[in-house]
Amino acid sequence: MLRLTRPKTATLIFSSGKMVCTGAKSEAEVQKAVKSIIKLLKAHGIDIKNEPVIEVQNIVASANLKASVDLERAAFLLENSMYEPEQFPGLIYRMQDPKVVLLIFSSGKVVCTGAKKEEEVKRAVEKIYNILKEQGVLVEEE
Amino acid sequence: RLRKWQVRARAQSSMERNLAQAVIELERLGAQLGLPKAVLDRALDIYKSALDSNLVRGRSIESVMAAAVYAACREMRLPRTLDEIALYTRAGRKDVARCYRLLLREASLKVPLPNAADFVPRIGSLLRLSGATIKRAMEIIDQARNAGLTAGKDPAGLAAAAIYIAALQNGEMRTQKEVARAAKVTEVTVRNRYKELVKKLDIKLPVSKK
DNA sequence: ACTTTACTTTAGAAAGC
DNA sequence: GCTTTAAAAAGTAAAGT
Repeated sequence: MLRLTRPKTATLIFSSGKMVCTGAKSEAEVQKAVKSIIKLLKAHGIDIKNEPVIEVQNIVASANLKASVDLERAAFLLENSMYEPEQFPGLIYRMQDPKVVLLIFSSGKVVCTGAKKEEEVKRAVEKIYNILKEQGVLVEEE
Repeated sequence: RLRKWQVRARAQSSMERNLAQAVIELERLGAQLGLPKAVLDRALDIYKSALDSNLVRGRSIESVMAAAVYAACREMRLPRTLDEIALYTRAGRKDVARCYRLLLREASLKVPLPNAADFVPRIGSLLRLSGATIKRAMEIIDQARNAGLTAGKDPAGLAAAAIYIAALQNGEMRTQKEVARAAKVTEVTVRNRYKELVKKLDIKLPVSKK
């Protein structure tokens, strides 16, 4: 299990040849990182013949709803949610459709994680925005 | 048929053994935390339902019981922070928190949201404050809630700041350090909450120093 | 008091314990 | 189940000026 950093990524390399690359901001960055790691390994006498198969496993994204959220009411109205301000300031919402988890803050900022496609992130963020709006827990400002 | 009976008996006795040890654990926790019997009874009920949902399998009786006690305290609006309870258990607060989340999800337990006002009486009595000051602190918390200043904030920190302000206004001044210690939060948190409350609720303070 | 660093929460994969 | 890796959010904490 080794660890390298290059285009701002960290990669775990296993003896099976499989790797886990984290920290990249785009799929293109992952490609670059993997290629440079392979180059590095070859330079150290480790031969890699096959081309790498890259799969995106998780996307972490942040969004801004541009409106504050009444977390207390949201926690009461949303079924798959958990809000424990004593332990974490955000409301944790488990969405089933795009199967993602959203961390919703009173500031209106949101973190979306668990998605494998960018499109799922967009869909999830638009969806909670509408859900929160319909529940009347969004306080539009600005 | 005899086999079936034996299986059932075995399962029942292991459950009884588990429950017996859980009760010992509950009594120990209850004594150390100074909890009333009603809370302990409720905690035992929660533990029993957790046992029935097989969620105690694979984890320590200690952490599940600690989580049940925490849930019972919240249900009965008797403030005890998770860290406080975890202090008396061998398992760390991370484990207790995990068991608590398990109770919420798997045992479909519904626990009311923590309210900062629930922490006021205990902090107030620790600081020997008057009933009037305690009432005033609760009013401040109500105002803060209506102004939307409580979202995401630690209830204990808010309660501490409200008490600090109320005490100042009623001439029963306590230092931020004293209030912080009683509320089990840091001075910095009391200061941050206090500043925000004074500014956003435009609370006027008597002869202030700074 | 201010700043910096760090920890809380979420998801996912890898291989081994 | 646990471990390791990264990143964001906002709150709290601790340590160093």
